[in-house]
Parts: sequence; structure tokens; C-alpha cells
Amino acid sequence: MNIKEIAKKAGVSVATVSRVLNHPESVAPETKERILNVIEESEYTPNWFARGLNFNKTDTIGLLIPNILNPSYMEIAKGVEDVAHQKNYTTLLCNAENAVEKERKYVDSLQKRRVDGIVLVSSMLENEDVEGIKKQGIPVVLIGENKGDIKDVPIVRIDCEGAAYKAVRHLIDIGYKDIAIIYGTTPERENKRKIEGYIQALAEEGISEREEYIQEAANTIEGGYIAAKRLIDLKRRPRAIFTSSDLLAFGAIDAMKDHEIKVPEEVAFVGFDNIRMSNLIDPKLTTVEKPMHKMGVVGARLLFDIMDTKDEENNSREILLQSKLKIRKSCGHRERIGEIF
Amino acid sequence: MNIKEIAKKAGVSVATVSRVLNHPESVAPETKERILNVIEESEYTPNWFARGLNFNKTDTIGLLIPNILNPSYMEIAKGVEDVAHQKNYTTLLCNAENAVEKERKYVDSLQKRRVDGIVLVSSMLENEDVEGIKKQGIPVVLIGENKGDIKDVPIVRIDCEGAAYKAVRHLIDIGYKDIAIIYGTTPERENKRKIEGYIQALAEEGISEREEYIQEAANTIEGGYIAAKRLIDLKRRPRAIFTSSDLLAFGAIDAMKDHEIKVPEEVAFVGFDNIRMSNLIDPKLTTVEKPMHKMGVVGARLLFDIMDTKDEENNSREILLQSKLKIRKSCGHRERIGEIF
DNA sequence: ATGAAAGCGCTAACAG
DNA sequence: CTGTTAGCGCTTTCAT
Repeated sequence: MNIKEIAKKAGVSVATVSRVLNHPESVAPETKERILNVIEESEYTPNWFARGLNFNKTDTIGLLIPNILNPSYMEIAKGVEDVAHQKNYTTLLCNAENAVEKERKYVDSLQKRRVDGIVLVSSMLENEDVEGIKKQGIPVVLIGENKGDIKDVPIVRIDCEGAAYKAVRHLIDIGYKDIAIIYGTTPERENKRKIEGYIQALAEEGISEREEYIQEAANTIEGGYIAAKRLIDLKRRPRAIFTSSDLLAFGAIDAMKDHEIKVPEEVAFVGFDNIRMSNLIDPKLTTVEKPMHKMGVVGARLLFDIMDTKDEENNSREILLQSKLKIRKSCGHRERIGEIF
Repeated sequence: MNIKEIAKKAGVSVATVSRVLNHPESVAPETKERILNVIEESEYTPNWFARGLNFNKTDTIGLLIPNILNPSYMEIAKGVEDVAHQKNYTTLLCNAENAVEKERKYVDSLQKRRVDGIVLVSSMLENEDVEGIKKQGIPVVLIGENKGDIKDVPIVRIDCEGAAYKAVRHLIDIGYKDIAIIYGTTPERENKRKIEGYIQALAEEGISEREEYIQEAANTIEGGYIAAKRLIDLKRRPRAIFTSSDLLAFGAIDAMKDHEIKVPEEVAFVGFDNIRMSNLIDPKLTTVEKPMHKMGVVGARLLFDIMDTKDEENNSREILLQSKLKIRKSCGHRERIGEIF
């Protein structure tokens, strides 16, 4: 069913049919109604491609996230989707699965599909990749830092280093000295910053950093479990562990339970993200609250701003959202646990 | 940058350029290489719309899920995406947010975008909606039942009723009689079946069903919490609770903790889905293992089968996947807990 | 207010 | 092996 058939059925020209679809006000009421009826009963839908060929616009944005099974990313995705949907845009959600090649492939696919804009969440792309997208004339915004830590691309992020610093600082404040960190291999740059925050907090107290206390892991529950086991096996086992994500903490705490090590009495924990589950596990997890949904919303708004205004100055924008430490039970110190609650 | 400019730069006709893009074997090696170079350095990407206008194919499938923040649906989505990606298809993931209107809107959007196929997960659509999609010539497959429980559309599902029966049966077997159920408002039909399974198990033992033991809730952690509170306030509090999803169980268990009711000693729990977190909460959750990822994979394969073969007989296919009870700690009976492990 | 026709960028049949 | 050309379905001038 195409516009020509509709035109014939309604006894008008294709131009008129096209008009009722795009500029209904410029068509005589009776003609319009007649055509509308024909359209209705023919269940006619204008051909998307032909339309796009003329408009060169898809009302679609691309959203690239590192892992579709990670709740923290999905909350960001939800934020993006919420504003996109409200603007009557469709979101193409792509799952990079922490693999650059897959992410690149998806970016290509998005460009091919002529999306009107792209949101990159904690991207693994190098600067040149991101610049490539811009060069194609497609607006991009980052949520969380990309691998290359690019300039000239708008970004919504939190201060990972500062947040990590505060988290570790808190552990120190309540009496811990032997503090380890489990950080995810991805997202690379953000986790590097978290390590820096961790190191800085220790350094300030004159606590020398121990290499074996800095453990890398896949950013999953399983990764946390495995890294925790390495920590457990140490001759000098840490008394507190900061993880770069809640998922890692979940896995690590599970490892502790399996080894009958009490949390927080024997090992304290501070996570990062504050995903929904973090106050449902036992003990409830102390964690850095990352405003994920808001990051998504703000990022998407920024993207639409750019798409609408084509304003170059937006490209230098960097929106820093606040995160704060959510103190719950997992960081409690045996002797001092009373003070905290 | 369009095909004409490339043709000019390379000193050939547009047809030849088009050929190297679509049937490279039919072009002389030197010509081909020359053109390829021009394409490369011009950063040319064929116009998606023009292409679609000819092929009428998008290499895209639509995937509609009820809630993007529910891990159980995301695992299904992952399964679908895995096979789509492998076939070089892009997946348009849409978040219906448990709202029919939103789901309809997304379906429209997908049809407009001329996706090559649609996967509906636990859809709220009525039969006529689903038939409408088919009528447009777009293959559909269901994963989990739609609201209307339609025939003539291929479906991948589990036996909800049987699974619920077995779960409740297990509770009865280990000694419980006062068993409640918390079921989500969505997905409607599936949860209805779970209730039926629950009722049947009780009936078999001559346990009369009590209306106040059948609690409806939003299918979220919060929903579970609220429904559990209603159960807690009952004069005759149930000794065991079966929930239609793990998320509901999480919320309900949290409510128990807040009221200092011991799980499983005072109230036992059996959930449904076996999402990753279910063996990380305390106590580890006994639950029905639903093969979510596999459902996604099988559903997607089925869709591609239909897209490839246009085989009508597929439409009557119903693939029933096995689910089984995963017994962990939360269902343990005070006196008999020793027997189970 | 409506129609005729050009053109959006690409593919494929046809001719050479 | 390559070029010419007729569409694909729609939008939009330009006439009328």
C-alpha cells in the first residue's frame, strides 16, 4: 500500500495525499477528510525510507552501553530513554559487552542507520573513534568518560576520583588501615581515577600502598568473587575493601561468606554505584551513590540541546553531577560500629 | 557525500560504485580497488534510506520487553541480542514499562521503521494488536505469553502453572500449610497461571485457599515489600510465601527483616526466575529456575527461521522450555531444615 | 486548493 | 566488465 494507491482511491493526486500527512492545514477540509478515511481503512503507513530520503532525519538516537546485564548501566539507559521517549524519539540501545570491536561495530551500524545523535556510556572508544562520529555530523555526548578522555565532546560525569577518595577516607576515619581495592578492568579510565582517589586517601594518612591490595577484576559479581579470594589468601589480609562497583562488592562479600569471614566485623566493605540491590544484601552495602538515572536524563537533554541548536559551544560542556557516600552497615567497624548508627 | 560524487572521483558510473558495494565479485579488481580507495578517503557511507527504499529490508529486529530495569527481562534480551548480533542484525530494544499504550506506541514505531521482525516478551498486547503486526507482513514471535493468550503465533515459554505447582508442592512437602502467594500485576496471564498452580497444589492437599493469602503487587522489589507488609499484618500470618518473581521475594524478605521476622525460620520463601542475585541475598533464595537467556536465544532463532523461510507452519509452533526448582535456604523449615541440606 | 513533475540516493535490469 | 536508465515512495517547488 503506497501513496499512489491512496491517491487513486481518494481521487486526488499524490501531492495532496502527501500534504494531508505533512501540512494538513493546507488542504480543503472535505478533501482532507476523504483522504484520511481512505488512509485509515487501507491501513496505510508512509514508507519510512522514502520519507527519510527526503527529510534525512530518523527521530532515533543511539545509546551505547558497556553491558546490558549491569543494572547500573540500565538505570542510565532508563534515564536516556525517558527523555527520548518524551520527545517522541526512539532509542537504539546497543550492548557493547565491554569489547571495543563490538562497540565500534555498533557505532558503524548507528551511523549507517543515520541516527540523529549518539549517547556513549563509559565508552571504550579511543578519541579518534569519537571524533570520527562527530566528523560525520552526528552529535555525540558522553556519559562517563571514554577511554581516551577526550576534550571537545560534551560529557556528563561524576568526580570518580573524589568519590573514591571520600569512600576510602571514610574507612580510614572509622579506624581501618589495611584497606584493599578491587577495581574493574572496565570502564578503564573511570576505574583508574578511583584507584587514584584510593591511593591519595591512603597517602594522606601516611599509609603506604601495598601492591597486593590493588586487585583487578572483571566488572561482574563473579569478578568480585575471584578477586576477593586472592585477597583472602594473602598472609596479611586486608581489614577493609573498597570496590569500584557494587557488583564487585556483591561477589566479594559472597566470597567472604563462603570462607566464613564476617562482614563487616572481619572485613568491611564500601561499594560504588548504589544500585537497587545494594541495600538488600546482607549486610546492607555502604556505597557511593552515583546518580545514574539523572546522568542519563541530563546526558540525553544535552544531546537534544545540541541536536536542536547545532550550537558549537555545547561541545565544551562538562556537567559534573554530585555523588555522595551512602553509609550503611557493611563498612562498620567491630569496635566502633555503635558510633556509626 | 553520495554515490554520484564517488563515481565522479573514481571516474566510473554510479552503477559500478553500487556494484562494488553489493556484488564486489562482478567488478574488475583494479576498478574495484580504485573505487574502494575513493570510498575510504571520502568517508562515504551509503545512504541507508535510499538503500532501504530498494531492498525494503532493514537488518533490524524489534524487541519489546516489559521493563528494562528488571534483570529477568534483560537476560532474555541478552539472549535475543546475542543471536541477532551474530546474524549481523541490530536489535531495537524497547521498554514498554508495563504500559499497553507505551507498548502499542513502540510497536507502531517498529512497524514504521520497517523492522524485519519483532520479538514480544511477556507482552501486554491484545490478540488483535498482535494480529495487526502479522497483517503488516512482519513476523512476530512471543517469548512468554501475551495478555490475550493468542494462537497462531509462535511462542517460546515455560509451563508457569506447572512450575508454580511444583514450587508450592515443595513447600507443602516440607511441612507448610499456611502458604501465601504474592503475584505481580504483570505479566498478567503468566501470573494467573502461577496462581492456578498454587491453588491446585493446595487443593490437592485439601488445604482450603484463603483469599487474604493471595496478594497482588507491582512486579518490583517495592511491590513485594508492600504486599509482604499486608501479609505480616494478618491475624493468621502465613508460614510460607511463594512469589511470582524473585524481585517480589527480595522486597518481601526485606519487609520481614524490617519486622524482625526470621527467614526461613518464621516465614519460608520460594521465588521465581532465579536471577543472578537470588543466591546472593540472605538467606539464599529457593526459586524456580527460568531459562531466561535460553528463552531469548530460542525465541530469536525461531524468528530468524520464520524470516528466512516465510514458512507458515512455524506459526503454530509452541516451544516449551523446562524450568526446575532450585532449592536453596529460604524455603527451609525450622524443624526440618537439616533434612534438606 | 490542487496537480504535474523533479529529485532525494541507491539498485538492478538491460544494453553494449 | 561497465554504463544508461528506470524505478523505489515520498516531498516539494512551480504552475494553475
